[in-house]
Amino acid sequence: LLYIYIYAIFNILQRSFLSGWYKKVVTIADVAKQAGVSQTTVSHALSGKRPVAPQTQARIAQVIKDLNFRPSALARSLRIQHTQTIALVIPDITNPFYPTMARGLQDILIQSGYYVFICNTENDLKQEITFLTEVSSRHVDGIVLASHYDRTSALREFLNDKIPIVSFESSINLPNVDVVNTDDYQGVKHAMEYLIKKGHRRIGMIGSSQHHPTYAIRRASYSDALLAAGIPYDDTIVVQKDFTRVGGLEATQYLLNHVKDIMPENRPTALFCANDMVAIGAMDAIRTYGLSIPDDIAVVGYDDIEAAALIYPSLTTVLNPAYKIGQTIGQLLLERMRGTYQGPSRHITIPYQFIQRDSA
Amino acid sequence: LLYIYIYAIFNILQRSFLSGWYKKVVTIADVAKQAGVSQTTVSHALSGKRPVAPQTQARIAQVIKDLNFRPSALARSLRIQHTQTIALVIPDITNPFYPTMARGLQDILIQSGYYVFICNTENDLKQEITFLTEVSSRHVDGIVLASHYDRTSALREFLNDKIPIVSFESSINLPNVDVVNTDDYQGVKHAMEYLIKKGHRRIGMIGSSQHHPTYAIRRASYSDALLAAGIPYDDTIVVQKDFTRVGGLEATQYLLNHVKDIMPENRPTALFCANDMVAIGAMDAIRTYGLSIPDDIAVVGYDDIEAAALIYPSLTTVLNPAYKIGQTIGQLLLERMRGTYQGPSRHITIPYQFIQRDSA
DNA sequence: CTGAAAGCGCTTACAG
DNA sequence: CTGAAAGCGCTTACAG
Repeated sequence: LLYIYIYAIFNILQRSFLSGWYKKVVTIADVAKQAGVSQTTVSHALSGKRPVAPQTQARIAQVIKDLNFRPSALARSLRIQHTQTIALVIPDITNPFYPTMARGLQDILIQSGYYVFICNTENDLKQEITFLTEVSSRHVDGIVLASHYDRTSALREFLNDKIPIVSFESSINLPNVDVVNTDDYQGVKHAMEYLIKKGHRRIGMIGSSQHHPTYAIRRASYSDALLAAGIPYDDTIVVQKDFTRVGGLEATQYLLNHVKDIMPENRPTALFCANDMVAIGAMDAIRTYGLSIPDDIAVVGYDDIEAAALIYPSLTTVLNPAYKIGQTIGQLLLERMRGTYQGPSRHITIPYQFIQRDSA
Repeated sequence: LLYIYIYAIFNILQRSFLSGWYKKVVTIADVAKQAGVSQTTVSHALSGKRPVAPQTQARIAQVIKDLNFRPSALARSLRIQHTQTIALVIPDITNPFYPTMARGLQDILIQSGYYVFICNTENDLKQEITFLTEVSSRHVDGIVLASHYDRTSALREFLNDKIPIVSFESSINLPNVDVVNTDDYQGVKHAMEYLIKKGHRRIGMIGSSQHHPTYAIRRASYSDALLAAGIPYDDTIVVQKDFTRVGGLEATQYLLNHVKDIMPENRPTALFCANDMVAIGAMDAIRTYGLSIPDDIAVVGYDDIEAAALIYPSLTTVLNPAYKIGQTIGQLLLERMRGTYQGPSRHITIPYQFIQRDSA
């Protein structure tokens, strides 16, 4: 009786074993045998690279359907040494900029028959490296890399493999990698000149990082714009916390408090914020003090996230055209993959767009 | 002289040819030869699956570095028949829900050494099918599919390949695919009961689609909640346009105008909106009429997009916990990939979360 | 119009 | 502790 149980269990195990992982996958050899032709012919029937007799063709088609044969792209790629596949590695899929850029990239690459697979590194250097090596060992035909890190040295290794890379927003300087950059410096300059032309002389900055490359540039442009207008730089009105809404809130509260204690008449009449989330936090803080936007304090942000148009008052900001950037990257990559372009590294910078709304 | 030019050009071509695509890739055989051992040993040195003499180990390591050898995951996968890779196919990477879900999925899968590659179908059935077959022909170990289409029939084919699939928000009913669903019906019910408890009797609905599956459910729940409270359904105050901000604006304007002409006293005191973007548009429209939110008209949305907390007044809404959903999916997939679970299809529904803010 | 066979770059039973 | 060889599932010169 016990044996019956054991036998039953064995049966179940065997069944799930057979119908499960180890079910024999049907190969081109199987359909060849079944159709009574050679693998060669099946392969050509599939690819159309060589004429195949109509009846043979039909027979093969039938067998393929009967057996539910699905060719292995893996095996094919190993043989032909390319995959029609490109990897997009991004630091934060949750930041709306990257999805939009991804669409731009994909929309141009898909026309040429490339699949783009998106790899999200969560801003983690280790994950980035893992993805990079994983993906290149899987023989993607191209990589686009958007990274917060300086990947020059890591990338140097990949260059040996001659897989085309284009990099976004980086300081990479390697012979075979194209890089497309955003024009943050000019974008900030534009915003600052706008403020200055409106008569503002006391312009604070919220979120002025020295460390994060992007924000360092924005900050530099901020100071330069002040300088160019003959306005002295005053570090009592530039303060930085996290690049988030509450970071913006806290930084602005700190600024306003500080200035109130020292010399209330010196309150800034405008705030340039390192990004939109920070700007939204700054607006929260300003309201806290019963001040009005833009009359008491004007606010400008950076990035033009979706919420920028939705909040009240709507936020004056500067936009990096993510979709356009994606398209440009795709174009560059395509030229390198096709060998259409084989020259030295190209550096392209995409123009920003100033978006005037109600907050300044 | 001409010949010299030609020769030069030939040289350049040859150089870029050699150093370019067709540069010989270094294989395990190359390092074996160079190190004076067999491929077998190199392979084991790499994998650690068999003891290797320390000196041999060291020699191999050196050669690997010298030759800059990078093993081909492609070849490896072909041999071992799995890839440690899973594909997440989503309809719209630009909709913040999916990136968040992707993170949840990735965070749990990465611990088990799986890479997740994200495929964005742009809501296009053809692209979805292409990705699905491409990815399965590349032997991913698992697929998670979030689709707006009914993929039952297409999926039936994949089942033969026994690759584990878990599907999100679908009506798929196939023996081996798990599906996790959102609880929109209960979520809407909760929101409606909240409104009713607050004393609202005239509750309109903006964005009440019969066609889109998601919105049909939300609408059904809306009517049922009315019914349950003994409030008659009045189709003069349910109107639908696009599921966008301007759609919400237009629909609400239409409703308000219409009601004003016919019987002004019958203006709704609350609006349930099919999603947050529609709700934001509705709020625009309400302001247009000089009405206040929530005092004249309360507004509730659905989804809890980022902007919901940022706008003024902040939006009362219902959240689908995208991150949690991603994690749950990852868990189910993992169990199936490991064979830990081999039973019939599991159907899990993730609880919503009601988020009370200022608009209602 | 069709086939036999080599090879893409690995892993792994088998043998020592 | 180490090797020779088969095989994963394709494609493609070569030959007819």
